Amino acid sequence: MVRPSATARPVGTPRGVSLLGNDLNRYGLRMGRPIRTRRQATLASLAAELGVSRTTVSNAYNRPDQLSPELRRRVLETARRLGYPGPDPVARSLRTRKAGAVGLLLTENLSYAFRDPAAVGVLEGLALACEDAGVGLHLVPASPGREDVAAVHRAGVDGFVVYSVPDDDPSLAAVLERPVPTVIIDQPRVDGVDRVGPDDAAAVTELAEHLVALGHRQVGVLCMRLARERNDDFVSVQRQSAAHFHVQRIRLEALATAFSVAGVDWATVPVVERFDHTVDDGASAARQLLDAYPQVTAVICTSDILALGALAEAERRGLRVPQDLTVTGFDGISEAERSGLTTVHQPVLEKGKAAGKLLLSSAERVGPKIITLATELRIGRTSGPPRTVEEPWFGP
Amino acid sequence: MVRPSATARPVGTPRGVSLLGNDLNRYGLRMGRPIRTRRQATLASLAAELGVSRTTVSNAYNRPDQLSPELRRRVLETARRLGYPGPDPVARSLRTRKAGAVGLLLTENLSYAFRDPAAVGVLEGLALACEDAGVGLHLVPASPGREDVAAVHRAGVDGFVVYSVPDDDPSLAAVLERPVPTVIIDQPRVDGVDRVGPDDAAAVTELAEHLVALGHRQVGVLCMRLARERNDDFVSVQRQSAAHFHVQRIRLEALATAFSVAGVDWATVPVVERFDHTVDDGASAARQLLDAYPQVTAVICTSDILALGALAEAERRGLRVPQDLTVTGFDGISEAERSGLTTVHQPVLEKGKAAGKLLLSSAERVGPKIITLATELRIGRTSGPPRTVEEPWFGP
DNA sequence: TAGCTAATGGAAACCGTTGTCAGATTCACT
DNA sequence: AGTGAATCTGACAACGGTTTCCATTAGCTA
Repeated sequence: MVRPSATARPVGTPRGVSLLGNDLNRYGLRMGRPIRTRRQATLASLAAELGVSRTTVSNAYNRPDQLSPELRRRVLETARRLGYPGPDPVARSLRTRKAGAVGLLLTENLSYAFRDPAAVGVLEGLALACEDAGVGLHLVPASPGREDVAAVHRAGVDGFVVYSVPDDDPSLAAVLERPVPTVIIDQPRVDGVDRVGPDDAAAVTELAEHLVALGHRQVGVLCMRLARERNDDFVSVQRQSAAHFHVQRIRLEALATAFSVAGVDWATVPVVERFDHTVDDGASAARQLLDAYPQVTAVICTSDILALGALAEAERRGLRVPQDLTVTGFDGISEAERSGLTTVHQPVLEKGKAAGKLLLSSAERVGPKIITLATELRIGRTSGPPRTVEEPWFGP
Repeated sequence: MVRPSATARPVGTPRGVSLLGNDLNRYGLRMGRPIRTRRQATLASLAAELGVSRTTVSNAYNRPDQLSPELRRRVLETARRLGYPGPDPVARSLRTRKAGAVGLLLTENLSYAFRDPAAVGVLEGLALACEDAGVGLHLVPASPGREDVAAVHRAGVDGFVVYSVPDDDPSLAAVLERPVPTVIIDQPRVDGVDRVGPDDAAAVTELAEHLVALGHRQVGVLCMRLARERNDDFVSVQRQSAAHFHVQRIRLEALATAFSVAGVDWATVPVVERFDHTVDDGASAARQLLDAYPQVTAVICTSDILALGALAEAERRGLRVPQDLTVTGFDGISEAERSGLTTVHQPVLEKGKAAGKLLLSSAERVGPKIITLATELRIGRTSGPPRTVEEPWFGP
């Protein structure tokens, strides 16, 4: 059991009324009020109690070399006696123009942010960077639904990290208006704003080439949501290229290009979108895809979570992976690793760390900076040559 | 690509110099400075530019009903033109005495906080509660190593949630000194401070009785760290009862009581402690335990993470679970569920949510409040009767 | 003993808001 | 012309600190 220092919190009651300075006056006045609100002790009241100036009290906390050890000891001891908790952080922030915190904007529904291991990894990396620098990490509340931008305005932070939001997000716009540095992770791309992320196009291209090389021509795609409005259905080519989630758009475009090169007409490739990002949604998307396009030999997913769902659906259908169906993911989360998923691994922890460091060092930089992280194609046990049902090699 | 509203951020340059008020004067003075630091526009400079009072500008943002729509439009438009980002959040907080954020203190090494699904669940629940209330969640940097309490003092928050820290944690003491409400999740227990957590003793007792009923008398325990100093080794009874992590202590004590009742001398029961909290640590602890005490028929773990490690070690040794070895956990994380672990499930999401709600409603309450969450013993496939090596039922 | 320096503490400006309140102005309606 | 509402102003006082000079004092030297 711990000393309940919180319960018996003495309140500053000034006594010694010697040498009434301006401050003391103010404080005295305050005491004339109805007492219902017991005022906390302040630096001024502490100074008055001690008969010293506010400067001295402030120095006792922030610049111990500016006053004699003896006086400092007295100040701190009196503070303890009066229950003065030290300088008010908000007032301090106002004066110093430093909040000692970094804001994090993730419009993604919070639940999914905490449930996708990739997102948690980014969060962890960012938190580590902040911890290193001794600054706080301030999660800004901003669900996808609410148009309420006030939370962004209300956040007392020295900078923002924005993680994976659509390019038309109102909260993002609010962040960019704030006169503080900003770093965007993954998406969107905004001119003149720092960014950390992988080279999605290159990574996806490599993956596509792997599948092409295996012989896949009848492919289907499961992707995360492409806009702020829900669409749990097939996606037209037009919607693909108009996607507000830059990462998804780039990945789809890279797939389109790579398969076009291999002679596939992208317009014929089914793409299924899911608004929510869970394994179950991945499964239902796979079901929708395979119901309509049973000839598909490879399901390409733009995230591991979706891919895990696709694997589950394949199992449900009795499809052997990879003999009957190839499934690929993106992210390289540990669950994927365990199930041997073929995927593109990206260093999520590093991503968060890099973003934090970039933001915290942005004072001493001039131009915008883009950090591109390395990705790695990890070929697992879920990709193989397509089952041979179609026209044989030697033609009709 | 998004409009780069952040790049071309005009600076407030007051022009109209009509009716020099005090504010305008101050602002004018300020302009006389060397220009190296381009000043941001402020509410005052905006008012000057518009030729209206600060009150009016403030009202434009905070009380639209106090001024005509036309004037409000003009104010906001001029603000946009001048690049005024709206009232400074820190100044506003100082004035209103509301920070719009909740602090979260988890001294646990951040990496483990993000890697234990139970902790992530709590975090998610807390974040959800905050999001509902529209307040931010401020993660306070405080690694177990650093004695640096400044971060707690620097956090501009309206209250703190403390998650699972040792009772002698200096950051905790700093939190309790702050004049804001506090809610503690799980541990420690502090008189007069709100708390949210399960009834660990009851839950563990139920689990122990399950094992006793199965016939286990030769048991071993794997527990998380008991104090701030590292001890990756067996734990004396004395260290057990002196543990600074209240939850661990309670669980061990409940086990001790339950098994004593069943005729087991607790002093002979091996308990292995691990400072870090990973599956690998669980495995190494199990190895250490089983190497020294091969006669053990059940390994009781104070967390699912450790239990998963124990399962891995059992497999490595070729022990069949539960025929050769019973393993139990605590928490009820989804990984555990998937592997059929016998464990005590606790609603981690609810725990975080409850803590958030409790904190955010603490203004309208008087006394301290304790919320006890229900737990549920979930008997899985990892517990069964002990292998029969010892003396048979009918005696010698 | 005068003079210089370093140590110590204080006065006042400043950070950018919000809130209050009495009063001015305008305008529509009696 | 009088009334009342609606709208806006202006002055000030907070909010609780930090920081830049400046003044005083003490210690020491010449």
